[in-house]
Amino acid sequence: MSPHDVQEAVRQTYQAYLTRHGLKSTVQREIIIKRFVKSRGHLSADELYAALREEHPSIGLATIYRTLKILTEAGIAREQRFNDGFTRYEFNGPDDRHHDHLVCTACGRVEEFENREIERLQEEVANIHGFAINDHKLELYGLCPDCARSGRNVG
Amino acid sequence: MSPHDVQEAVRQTYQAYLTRHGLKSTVQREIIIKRFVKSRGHLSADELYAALREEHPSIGLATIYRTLKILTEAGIAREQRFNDGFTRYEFNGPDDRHHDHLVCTACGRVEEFENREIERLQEEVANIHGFAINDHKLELYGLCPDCARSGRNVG
DNA sequence: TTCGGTGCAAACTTTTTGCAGAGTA
DNA sequence: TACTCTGCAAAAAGTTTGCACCGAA
Repeated sequence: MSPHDVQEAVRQTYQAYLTRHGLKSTVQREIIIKRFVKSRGHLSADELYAALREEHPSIGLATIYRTLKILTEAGIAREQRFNDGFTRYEFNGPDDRHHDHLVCTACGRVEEFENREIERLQEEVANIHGFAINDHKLELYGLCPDCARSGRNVG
Repeated sequence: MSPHDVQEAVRQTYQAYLTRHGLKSTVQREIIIKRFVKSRGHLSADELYAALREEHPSIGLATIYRTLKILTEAGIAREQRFNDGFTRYEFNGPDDRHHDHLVCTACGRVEEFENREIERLQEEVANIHGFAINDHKLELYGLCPDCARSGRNVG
């Protein structure tokens, strides 16, 4: 899927969600969403706020939180809480599948990975315990190649 | 290891930590630790505070936080952040090995499990990405057998 | 014209910290 | 006696909410 197709698919999902819930489209939401989709990283509300502040200083932090909540409910974003205290929002594109995370404890870099075999074993564990799983979280913390090489160990 | 032996081992680790860091033993700390070790669950500071309030209403929440921090640094407790917003402290006994968690999204029950094969695959993933892992977190969220049976789905 | 949205500031929640008095070694 | 510890209340830090005005449909 091309970046343009992704933008378009997101727009459709978003519009459908608004209509279905009697909500309205606004310029602030458009700006926030475009920026969020563009930076496909793992942003916190505050980071997104900072990223927009220069070009759009009038957009408030509260609006960012409210918009991210809408995106999460519409399935366009996913909330992630790593061990650094605040919530990050990850872009959940139309063709994205579930994945887990490698988190660098020195520079904060986050990499995604997918491993079917681990997921299968998780199912197995859940079955043994009689749990009906509907979500999971797997995070590996350590030093990324760059930080390991340069001997860094703090953020 | 019998419960008594566990208490004794914890006491030794704790005392050694205090001595090594020039800290002092106090009655409040004794009370908090005893209660914490007894309830081997996954307690938040506030839950521990509530549990002690009846018998020891004068112990402040700040002291609980401070004591849990000491226990964590001494290796007797481990901080766990699930998806419910606050930090839980898990007892890390002298003979406990690493384990992961099954969390019921309805009643909050937490079960522990251990799976060597999953851990091996995690190492493999980390190697492929060039990360040097020193910690990880795996949580499976869903309904525990009781809640699944009774059709509950909220906490 | 009607509601929902926005920015701001205040409120909230969980955790930390400053302080003056109390307790331990 | 010399520090550390305690409880309290205030402060932090991240997130949510109330309100009066603004703007989309």
